[in-house]
Amino acid sequence: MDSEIKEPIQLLLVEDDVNLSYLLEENLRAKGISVSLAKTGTGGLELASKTIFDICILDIMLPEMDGFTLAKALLEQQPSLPIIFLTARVQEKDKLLGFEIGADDYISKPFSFKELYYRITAILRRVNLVAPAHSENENLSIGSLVLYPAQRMLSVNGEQRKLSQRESGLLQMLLQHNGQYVNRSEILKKVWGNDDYFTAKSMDVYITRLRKLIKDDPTLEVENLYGTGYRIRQNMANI
Amino acid sequence: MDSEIKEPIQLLLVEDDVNLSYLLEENLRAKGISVSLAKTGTGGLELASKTIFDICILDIMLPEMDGFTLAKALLEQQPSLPIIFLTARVQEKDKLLGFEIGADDYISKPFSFKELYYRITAILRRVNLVAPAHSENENLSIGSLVLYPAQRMLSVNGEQRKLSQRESGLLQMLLQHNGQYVNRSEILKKVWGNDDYFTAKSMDVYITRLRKLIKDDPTLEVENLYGTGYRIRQNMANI
DNA sequence: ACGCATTCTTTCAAATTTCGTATAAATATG
DNA sequence: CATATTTATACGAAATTTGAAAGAATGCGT
Repeated sequence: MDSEIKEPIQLLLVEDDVNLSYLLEENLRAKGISVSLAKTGTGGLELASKTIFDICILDIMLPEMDGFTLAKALLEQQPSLPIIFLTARVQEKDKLLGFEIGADDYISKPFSFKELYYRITAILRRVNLVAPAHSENENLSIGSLVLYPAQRMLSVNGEQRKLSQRESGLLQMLLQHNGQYVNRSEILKKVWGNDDYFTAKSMDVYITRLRKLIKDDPTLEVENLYGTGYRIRQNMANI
Repeated sequence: MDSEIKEPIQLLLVEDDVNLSYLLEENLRAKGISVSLAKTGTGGLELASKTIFDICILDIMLPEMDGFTLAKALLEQQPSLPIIFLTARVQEKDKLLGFEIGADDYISKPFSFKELYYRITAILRRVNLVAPAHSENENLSIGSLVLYPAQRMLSVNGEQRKLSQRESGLLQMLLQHNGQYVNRSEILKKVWGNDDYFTAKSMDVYITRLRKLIKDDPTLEVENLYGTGYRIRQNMANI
């Protein structure tokens, strides 16, 4: 049953049963999965606000915040985060609720670790298959702007410039979202790798810089949505 | 429980129990999924050689060719075809074998159709054929008013305006309730996150503001039910 | 019908949070 | 070491949210 896990998978485990969580942690680690453990719902949310996880396993009955509520909150932060509920609750109603929220799987205790592991890999297989949808280095464009992420090269109105990693990463992220707003914290986690006050300040600086970079094309603008994030779009009204 | 299926899904169902297959077929069709049915393993393989399926549901005990063998053959033809085993076999050994072959899910009978459907959509979501669970950001409208929650953009009579988080949240909540009264405390808990005297006062202010925002369309009104809450509705008598 | 308590409406002025930009310091890179 | 990149700090500006106050409407008991 050995598997094809490519990169170190970041897994969030929220489980208050110490014995179970210890067991899972050990077994998952043995499979090369890096586990972050929280014992309470709020603890799990806290962890997820700082790190991007590839998948999470949630108990339902948890101190402070139940697993359903936690799942909703997590999905708000990361809409495509895969979620597995792992719980003693076997009622059909609970199971359906779990799926309704957007879970990928719902496993009732007791279960075998092997099965859990298979279910995890089944989900990750699909996620990885789909992820390359915007293949990491696909060239992106809007208006007269073209970004070549592989070369970290930016072209605006024919003028070319090399970008730094952060500049390129930030712009790429905005472009990948096709004019939709992107959360500040999503950007921070993806481009900077972590989300705290100081990194956020740093990002502000890069937004300013990005605006300077694109101002050769007056139809382009980086728009802020107060308290949420940014988007890049073409606005013909600007000319 | 409606998830938004993007395109007509082609599903292959291989099941020799006529009653069950009929039931499934009916229910899946009702969900907008197009079902191709085979009663034997070889029959299923035959169908798959003629059509590209988005997903398949396989029984294990089948005439002519068992489900495991069929699954392997199908995967050889279409390596990324999602597979769900649906079977009376509950033995751990069988389940693990199913996953080993590369199944996405393994459901033991008896099961509810709802659960099956959720599990199907969970998989299709990862394959990008179904919109993310809870398009929390579905656009909402009433009269000439349209709210675009993702952009926090409000359009009334063609006039567009950006809304603040509270403004948008409040309006969204009222709109989601379709003209029904919503409890003050429900709104407070959902939009403000807590429900105390001062937050309530704050909400009053936002109700006032909301009324100003919508008054370009004289048919719209935010109505209060004393001691209970608010609703938004269209009232033609207002003109 | 009247008074009284509660709830609602509205306005306006703080207070708070978030954002934008400049500049300096630190760190990485060749 | 020189240069490019990134992070830190500072401060003003803008947007949002809250607080406070005063008047209006509603429900309720008498």
